[in-house]
Amino acid sequence: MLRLPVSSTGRRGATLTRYSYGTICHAELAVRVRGMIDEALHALTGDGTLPRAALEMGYTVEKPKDPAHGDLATNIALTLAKPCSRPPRDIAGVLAERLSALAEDDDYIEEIEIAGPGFINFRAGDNYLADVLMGITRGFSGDGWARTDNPRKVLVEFVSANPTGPMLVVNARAAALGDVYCRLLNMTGHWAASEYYVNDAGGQILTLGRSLEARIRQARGEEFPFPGDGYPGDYLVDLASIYIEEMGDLPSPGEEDLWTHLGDWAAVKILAEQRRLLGLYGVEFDSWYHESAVREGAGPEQVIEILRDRGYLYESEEALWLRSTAFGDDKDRVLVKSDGSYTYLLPDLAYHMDKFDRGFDRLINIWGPDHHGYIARMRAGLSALGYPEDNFEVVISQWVRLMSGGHEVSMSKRGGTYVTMEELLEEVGRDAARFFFLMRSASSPLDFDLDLAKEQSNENPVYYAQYAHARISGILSGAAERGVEVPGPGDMDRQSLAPLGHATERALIRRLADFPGEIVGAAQSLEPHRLAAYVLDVAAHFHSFYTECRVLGDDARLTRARLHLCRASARVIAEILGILGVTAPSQM
RNA sequence: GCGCCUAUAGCUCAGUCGGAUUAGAGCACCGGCCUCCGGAGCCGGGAGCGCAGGUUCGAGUCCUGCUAGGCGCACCA
Repeated sequence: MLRLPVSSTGRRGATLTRYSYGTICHAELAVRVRGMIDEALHALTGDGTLPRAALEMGYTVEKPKDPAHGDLATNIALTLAKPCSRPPRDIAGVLAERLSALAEDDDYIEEIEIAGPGFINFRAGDNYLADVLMGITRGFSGDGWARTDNPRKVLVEFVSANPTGPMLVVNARAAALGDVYCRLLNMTGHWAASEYYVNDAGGQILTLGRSLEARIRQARGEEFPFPGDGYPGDYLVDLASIYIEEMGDLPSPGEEDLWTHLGDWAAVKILAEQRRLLGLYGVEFDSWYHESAVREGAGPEQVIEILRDRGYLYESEEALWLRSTAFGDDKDRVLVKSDGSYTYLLPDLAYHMDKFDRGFDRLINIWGPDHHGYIARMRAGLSALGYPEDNFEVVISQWVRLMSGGHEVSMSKRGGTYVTMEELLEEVGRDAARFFFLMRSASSPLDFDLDLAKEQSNENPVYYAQYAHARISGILSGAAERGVEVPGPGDMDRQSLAPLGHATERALIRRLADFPGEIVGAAQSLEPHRLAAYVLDVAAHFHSFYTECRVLGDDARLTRARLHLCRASARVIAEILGILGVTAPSQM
């Protein structure tokens, strides 16, 4: 019963942050339309046509679900109906008239219409479609495709698996998520760093040491009982023989020292292995922060000092308590146990305070579902320390069940009762593993279909997306073989792209126009699964286009335009897959 | 018992800030499409918002209650 954690309390950040885009796209078009609407509103309230209250109403500008409703639509007339005491369509008529006048000067908006209960629809023309394509092929991912006007310094902490055993499938899910969060935030103008918190202190290290001692003694043929609360996995048997090989005999001093020594030694080995595996998975952390360093530093004492000054500490039954109930926690929490040692919470608070002290103003932690009960006390503790609670976010990465043949896979090849991350990677490979994890929202428990992930066929979503990219590569090299020049990013203009008029071509371009906006949407909501869905949809649009339209044909102008469309499509697919950490092969 | 999460098609899941007489994919099932650039592809076909109320111009989306499942409720980490 392998269950692995993934996600979510997410969905904060409903801020009014604005983004500027590196290229003309759907989101940029929406910014322009919003500007036109605001201008129209000011004019109409200025001359008394509409009451001043109209300026206060919120409204949306978004892409309609039905393409027949144009490229963008606004509900402004509907929201104004009540404050203006006029029917929505009536208001829409007044607005649309003014907007149409403004659109005369706009290069892109070609048509404005009133529809349904009072929506105002905007349709963009050929200039827009051509500029979208040119913008995509000319853009540089290094510059980012979008930039926030409110950059934050973000620390994303994830995986942070205990160094007491191999990483499991849940850790792979968290690793994929955190890695993508950082990339998304950095791509949209924030400054994000990844960090791994190494829990290399506390009782678990002693337990690890005791477990290793038993394995070492057993390896030497002694009758030695394995501790009841020890770590039973085979990996410690392996580590025992490595220990004997590297270190020779066990040291002889007091038992406490022995266990600490063995525990530390094993933790270092296990940590190195975790790091190696994460590297294979394509996840590199910017920093590794050790709990032992936190405990050795002044942080925990400072936390106590600050909390005492602020009046949130009290002693009871010889323990030191945090009055976390003052900040919405269910019950107060012990910080220092009656035996004088720290609970996990105290150094953890010190650690998070240190994150803020290092200059980060937004902390994102990815935790497993078994830790969700810990969120309230952590948040309460940080509030008690005086930090705004909104700057601390926890994404719960929900459980993963590995499925094969319609059944849950629970037995490891190595005989344990879990499946390790390493086994998963050996089984399905990095691309499939990452894509499958990122395909679903972090907050929903995942049934990971091993059979499907291994399948090298059209049924496998990751292959579907990659195939589109490889197919385009094939077309481009095919062009070269036939002596057809593939136009470069700057070689095309509105005129030369005019031949693109087929329904599948226009649908594909419009979907490509969503590109930078999709990145921003995923970054703001911390929902990479939107990008997985998007890249699959772009691939689908490309395949449709490909089936309907021959790229390398007799008409040289049309061929050039379509080759350009191919390039733009490949670019978008590669960019999105790149964000997800999945390769975009040129052949497969 | 208290708290949090989840409930959408036979299965696995999307559904953005509450929007448009038809709620979307994929898998599975059925039927079409290769003289031609990669058929790992394309086109077409059925069925669904757990239950009951409420809010409103408008609800899968928000509120209340109920039902079912998951997780959490340590002087563990």
